[in-house]
Amino acid sequence: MSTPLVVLGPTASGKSDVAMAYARLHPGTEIVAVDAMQVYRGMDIGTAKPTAAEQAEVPHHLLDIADPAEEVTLARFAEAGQAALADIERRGHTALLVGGTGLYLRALTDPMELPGQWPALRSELEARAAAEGPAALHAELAALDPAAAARMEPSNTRRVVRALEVTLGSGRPFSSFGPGLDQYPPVPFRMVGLRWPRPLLAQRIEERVHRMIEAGLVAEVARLLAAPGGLSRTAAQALGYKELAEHLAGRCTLAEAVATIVLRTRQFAVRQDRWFRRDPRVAWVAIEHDPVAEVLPVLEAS
RNA sequence: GGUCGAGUAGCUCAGUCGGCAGAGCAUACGCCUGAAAAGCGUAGGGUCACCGGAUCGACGCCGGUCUCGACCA
Repeated sequence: MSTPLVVLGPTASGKSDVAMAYARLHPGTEIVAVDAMQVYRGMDIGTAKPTAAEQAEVPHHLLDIADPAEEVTLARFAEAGQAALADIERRGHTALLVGGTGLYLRALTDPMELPGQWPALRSELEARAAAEGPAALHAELAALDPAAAARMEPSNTRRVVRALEVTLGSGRPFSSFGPGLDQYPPVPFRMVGLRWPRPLLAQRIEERVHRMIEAGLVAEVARLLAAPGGLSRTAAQALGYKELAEHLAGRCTLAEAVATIVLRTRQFAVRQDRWFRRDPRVAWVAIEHDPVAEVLPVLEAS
């Protein structure tokens, strides 16, 4: 057993390849996929999920833990993730987290106290937000929990509704459940981040999207949509799936859908990068050509 | 060759009667503890195709030039 490792970076940065290469060199390594979309069974091509062969060679966790008709949330993911980490530690093995979903990764490296849900209260608040506007709810939150109100934009309906839901539902201020995401205490993880020049990463993304289409992504999406239950609210947000569903419904051409996937995936990669780069605990590797060759030495310098 | 239309931000386009140049998207930057591949905010960006004219003042009016498109020959 040794210090758990984290390889993080934007989509298409090569972090999965790095993880596989490391695991091959270090028996006893188990990979934990920290990815909000690879959790769904059958969403394989579009999420660039590790192949069956890769999964047979190195143990993987948190893949295929849910049906695409189910909603996976932060709490459910965090619970499964903490269990996986505990298992790996019990076996005396080394966990290697491969992270693309910033908030989910955070819930594993910096365990959070998650407040709970009050669905009835929430739908009431959502109705009020629609009727009165989110600013009114934000003002109410500011009166009850000024710290939480200061952390979010008044126009961000989802976050304001959630904070009020928790504050009213639990009887405790939303902000009392944690210090906020801008606190980065020391944690027992070694984190290495992959950083690409944006134009290069954009090119990799475009190439990968086209490869996914050639590999049969359209058929994969059609199959998932036809299954009983289809795609849940959360699964339906997956890049590639969302746009191809539009195409399959006849609302745009395949070429338009592909162009949108490329654009949104690029924007997503930037958002991931902006999220991760705030974390001062991450050791960054500026990639030039070959992620595996350039990141492995950094990962091994422990 | 002729007629008509178009030319304004990286892209698609608004711009009223001549009075400080606009939107959406893109881009950059930032926020967000149960939707996070989601949600939200801020900012930068202009030779108004070009040349000349009338006017206190032109993206707008007048004359000419160029480019693109449609139609006619």
